[in-house]
Amino acid sequence: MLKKERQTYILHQVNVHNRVLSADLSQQIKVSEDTIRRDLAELADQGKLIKVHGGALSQGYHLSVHAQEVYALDEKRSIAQKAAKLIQDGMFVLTTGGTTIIELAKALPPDLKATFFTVSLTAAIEYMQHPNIEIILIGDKLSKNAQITVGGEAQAKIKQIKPDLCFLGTNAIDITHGLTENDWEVMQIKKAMVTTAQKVVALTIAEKVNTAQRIQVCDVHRIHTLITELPPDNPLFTAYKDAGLEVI
Amino acid sequence: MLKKERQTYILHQVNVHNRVLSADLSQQIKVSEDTIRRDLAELADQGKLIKVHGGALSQGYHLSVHAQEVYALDEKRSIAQKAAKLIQDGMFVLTTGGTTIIELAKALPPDLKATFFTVSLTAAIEYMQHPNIEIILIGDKLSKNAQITVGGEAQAKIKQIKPDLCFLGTNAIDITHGLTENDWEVMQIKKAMVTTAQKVVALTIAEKVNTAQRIQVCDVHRIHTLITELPPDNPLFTAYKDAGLEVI
DNA sequence: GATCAGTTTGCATGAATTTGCAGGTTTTTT
DNA sequence: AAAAAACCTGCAAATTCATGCAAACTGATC
Repeated sequence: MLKKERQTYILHQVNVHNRVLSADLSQQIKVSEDTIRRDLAELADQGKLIKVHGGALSQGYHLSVHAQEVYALDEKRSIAQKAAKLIQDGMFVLTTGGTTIIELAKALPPDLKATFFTVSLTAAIEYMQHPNIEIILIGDKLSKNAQITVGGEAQAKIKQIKPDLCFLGTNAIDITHGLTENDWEVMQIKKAMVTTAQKVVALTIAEKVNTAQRIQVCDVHRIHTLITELPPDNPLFTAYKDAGLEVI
Repeated sequence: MLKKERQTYILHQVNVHNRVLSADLSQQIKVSEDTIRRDLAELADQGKLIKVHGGALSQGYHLSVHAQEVYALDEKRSIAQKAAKLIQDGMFVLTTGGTTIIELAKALPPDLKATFFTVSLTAAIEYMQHPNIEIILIGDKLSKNAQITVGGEAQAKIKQIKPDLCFLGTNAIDITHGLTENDWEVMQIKKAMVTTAQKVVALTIAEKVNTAQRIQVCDVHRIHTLITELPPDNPLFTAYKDAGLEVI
């Protein structure tokens, strides 16, 4: 087999499988690993793949360049747009924290007059930018992990409110396990919110749909509306629609 | 699985779920926890996530206060240094907001173990940077001007606390008018704090000494300690010392 | 067909990486 | 204060890599 032939084969393999091992290629093509290594080095020089210890990865694999910024920002903006439409003047809105909720805060129309209740510092700061929104911060112990207030006082306060809408930044949702979290205190707060709200709206990127964490917040039936960045007719949601959820 | 592959998987997990546990990852990827730890350490070095005991947190989720230009920063830092010395392990400390208080938060020794109560969002965020400090955020309506929570609920909550120390970021102080403010709601909060605290410490730059605003918070006699950037033997303070205040 | 410069390949050697494990230390939880 | 969990350090085994070198191959020229 010619060198050029071999290299196009390797490139093909990389593009199809996203990754190759030097040892595998060596066996497949029946040349020494040294030769494979030299080929990979050459192709890497030409920028056609990325050489790593033990093999190579396809170019497109390295997509997490801007890890500094919010993950899946575009998706979250799109979710925020849909969610913002649900809020009407005069409403009482209860929200958790999280980056999706922050995007919602940014997406609120500037003339909206409403009252927002929140346990999240970051969300509160974002709401403060809006001239016509009244903010009630729910106080209690501050969780350093979640950056929201947690604890019995906060739960009690939440239950005193009867909000029209409750937006949950969602960590994981699954038809059998329902809405799940990875932090006990956060779960308690969200549970209190779900209990007291007239209408519960879960916001999540599609990637988190059908994933589960360790601690259950509530059953899927307690959620009225599910918002993701995908169009609502996506087959991913049929099970949720069957369970009676509105998908936007 | 290649090392790089594993790391992108980890990064992906972190970005999707905001937080991961080393033990979970170890099971999912089927490598030793040591390897996971090493990966997390590397990714943390690259600034792609934040390593914590037991796992890692996503970068984008962590907020930082982008410090705008603070007036008289050096003076405030010097005040903060003196104030920090008053706080001992195990104390309950109540604070207002304001730039001087923020400097105090930054000046706290990292091994200090104490509980801080605050009405200020920015102060709370700053306290969160400290590993050993428990934070209780006092909730209620959020004042957009003062960036603190105000209102009856907050006042009631403050009066339930019996803090050892209360630090007041001070707007104006004068021997005849006492401690004064220019915002009615803020005055009410500070008044509540002065009423309930064992010991009231007023922090102010010397420039504000012997100035007055429109609304009185309390008389000078209610203040136990006055801290400015000047040495305590400065003649500016003789009247205050005569009134029984400790000047530092 | 023989020759020769240039290229390619495989192999040997030692260096470097990666990984899991044993131990002792630190941190967290109970 | 004790127990559990997580961490760090150093180490050894396995794997992968870099380098130099000689053999094999290529293809043009004599």
